[in-house]
Amino acid sequence: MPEIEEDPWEPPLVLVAVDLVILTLRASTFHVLLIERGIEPYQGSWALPGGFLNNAGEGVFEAALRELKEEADLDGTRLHIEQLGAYGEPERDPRGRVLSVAYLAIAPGLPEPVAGTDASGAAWTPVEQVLSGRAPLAFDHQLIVADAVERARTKLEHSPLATAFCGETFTIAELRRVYETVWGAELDERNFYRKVQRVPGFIEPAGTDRRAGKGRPARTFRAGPAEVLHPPLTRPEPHRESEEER
Amino acid sequence: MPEIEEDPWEPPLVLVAVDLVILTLRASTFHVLLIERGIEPYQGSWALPGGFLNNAGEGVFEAALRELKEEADLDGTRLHIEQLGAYGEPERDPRGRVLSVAYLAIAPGLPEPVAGTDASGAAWTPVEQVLSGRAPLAFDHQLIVADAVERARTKLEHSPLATAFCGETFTIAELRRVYETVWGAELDERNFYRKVQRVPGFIEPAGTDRRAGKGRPARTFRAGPAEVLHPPLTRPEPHRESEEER
DNA sequence: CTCAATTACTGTCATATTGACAGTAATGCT
DNA sequence: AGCATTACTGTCAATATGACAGTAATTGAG
Repeated sequence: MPEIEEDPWEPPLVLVAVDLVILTLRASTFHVLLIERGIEPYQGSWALPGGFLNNAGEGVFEAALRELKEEADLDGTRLHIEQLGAYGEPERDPRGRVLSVAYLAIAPGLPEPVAGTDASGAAWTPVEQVLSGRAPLAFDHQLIVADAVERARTKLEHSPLATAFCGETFTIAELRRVYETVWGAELDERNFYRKVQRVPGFIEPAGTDRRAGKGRPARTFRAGPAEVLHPPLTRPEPHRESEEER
Repeated sequence: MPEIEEDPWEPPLVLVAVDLVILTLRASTFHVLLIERGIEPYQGSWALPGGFLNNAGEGVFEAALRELKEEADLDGTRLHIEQLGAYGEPERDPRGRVLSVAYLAIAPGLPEPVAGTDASGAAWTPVEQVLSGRAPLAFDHQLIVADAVERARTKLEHSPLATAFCGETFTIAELRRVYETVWGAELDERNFYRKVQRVPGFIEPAGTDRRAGKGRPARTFRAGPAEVLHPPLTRPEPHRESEEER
């Protein structure tokens, strides 16, 4: 790592931004939070919530939490958030050299259509619209969303991430709907009951709490202490091509 | 995302660096490449190879490939490399605001003790020495190595990453040693044969090639087209606490 | 209050996979 | 030829999986 001063070349200064991919389930559909840009570039386009570092003393994670609060009015302590990666292609921002650190946040389904923000508008948008390109995004944000969705789909298999889509307590049927929605696949209800309950530390009963809807009341659970799922919940393969191998 | 100009505050300019965690297997031990720093800060300390972006037009991935060539004389097209994440704590570099994008590279075991570099020295160091803290590193590089090792251990389960530790062709026994070394666990040889060969697209026979050492010649394989392992090779759990759950 | 509708849960069984364990095959060396 | 060494092939009981159907507890309509 060369030194800053005394070098024949000046190390290029770069603006560091933070972008947020906030995913949730609304009405059994996979949604991502988008902001309508009020300024150039890409004015009027939809983009991920985010912004530059506030000052030289702010860490990127702090900045992510701040943006989460500012732009989505969400509390970082009550939802799952993890770093997705850095996006640093030279031409990704027409204004100049901007490197963006993307974060993936998972929120329980909020009834509100997103509270007040300083951007022109904010909306929960179905993930499919973004992935298919029918809802074009500014910068390389479509790529970031695609990476985030892929990350979420994979982590559902090996981590208790699905519980982050639910509230404090949830029923097994609700948990199953999370898997089905995110994966876009149907799961056998009975086998799901069996597998989920076998994984040590995944979910644990939430007292005598019961939730009434229309049919039989369901037992409620909360997320357990496990950070990895052993055994994992394997995602069903879309289709099998042939029957070779062996 | 606010604009650069016209803002009441000046967005903080940040130096962007790239750090490389290059992992390999040498003599059945898990090693990471370290560089002895020739300049302040941390002069004389060991650190990950890396450096600042060359110029404003260089992408972070390009920079990673360049450093890979400069500091380790490795060709990025012949080994596995992926982004690990961004490390952007404000105080991680005493010189000022430096954000580092870390990359994880996996190289086959090289016989050479690392070719010429512009750093004072370079050495393959056992990963355990770094993780245990017996080999202290500059900056937050110990954390980065820990993350890289964890990433590698996890990806071994679900991706063909293990083949990146081998050469172009390899035997099943060699592949098993990769798993055993990285995981630090013993695997049953017979079950390993069975499971590895069942995974579609993981490995495929490399012609009539055979490799003689001391005993019976082994069949050689090369990496197959699969990018994910179905079913995965599950890592044995270190120990089982009790027999509860249900 | 009965009955249908609705949602939540509990079992069963054939098959596939896993983990634990031992023997056979092909080479180099003496 | 025989031994050491490394590579591979089988077996079997226990377990996990996938596919399927029935029972339980509630609400609401008549």
